[in-house]
Amino acid sequence: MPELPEVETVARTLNPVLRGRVIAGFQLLWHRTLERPSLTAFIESVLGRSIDSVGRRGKLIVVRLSDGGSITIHLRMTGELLFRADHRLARPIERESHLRARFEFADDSELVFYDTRKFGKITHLSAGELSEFDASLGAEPLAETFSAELLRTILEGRQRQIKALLLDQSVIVGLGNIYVDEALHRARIHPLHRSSKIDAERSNALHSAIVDILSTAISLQGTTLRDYRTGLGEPGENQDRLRIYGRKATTPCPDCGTPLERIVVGQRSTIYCPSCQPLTT
DNA sequence: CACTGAGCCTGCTAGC
DNA sequence: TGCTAGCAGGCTCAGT
Repeated sequence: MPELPEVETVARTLNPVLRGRVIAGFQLLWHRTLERPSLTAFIESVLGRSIDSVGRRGKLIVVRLSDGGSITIHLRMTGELLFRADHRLARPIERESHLRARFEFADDSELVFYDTRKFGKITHLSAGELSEFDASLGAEPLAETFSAELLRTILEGRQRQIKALLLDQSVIVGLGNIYVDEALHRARIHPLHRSSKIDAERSNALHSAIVDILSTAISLQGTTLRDYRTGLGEPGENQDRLRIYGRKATTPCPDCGTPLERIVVGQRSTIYCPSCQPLTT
């Protein structure tokens, strides 16, 4: 499940290889993968444009085009963006049924989009639409401006379950189920804790945990549990660093040995240690 | 505002 | 062994 570190890695690996390339063709193999505009309008908007840069905002990959417009790609659950230097070379047959879209460049290289579950979305946005979308998103946790004070202010202003709050992309971007569970465990905060009732010490610990965990994951090119690959097809190496995500209930906490518990928070499966992360502090 | 549930999807797996 | 129900989860929308 690509979250901030995975999306960041895809953007970083694609940026140097896509920059300057001219889009010569687009193929859509699953109609719902293109969210907007219509296929004909999309093709008209991107054909002949060259790529200025590949970046990231939240969990969204933003491909900036020479005319000011942008292509955005959301990988959702199983999306994979892969650069291939030569489209004439055969693609792996076993993957073809999951190919949802394809960009072809003027020099015969290509960018393919695989997405088993079909949740991924591609859009074209004008400069205005992009800034509108940008404004609807929350704070970037690895930006200079994301201070411990800012996080404390965010938590104080809401009365929500902390896990649901951290998953809300309009508040803080980039965190998904994996890194939220990891960060809450590191900071020793119960996932159901009311955000406004988290004290300054826990809040500061949460800030450090989020920044550290995301930074480490990026340095290891992301967490590959199953589908995720970088823009060049390499798996990440952060999966070995996960402390509790993916473990079953009753397995011992890696810190204290207490059996872990599983609950559902914000409709997401949640693993935590009832001893390290007590509900009342 | 906070929260819940359905829907979008396919592949894996636990359990019969 | 073979089948099926249930689960996985990012995000949106409708409803309480």
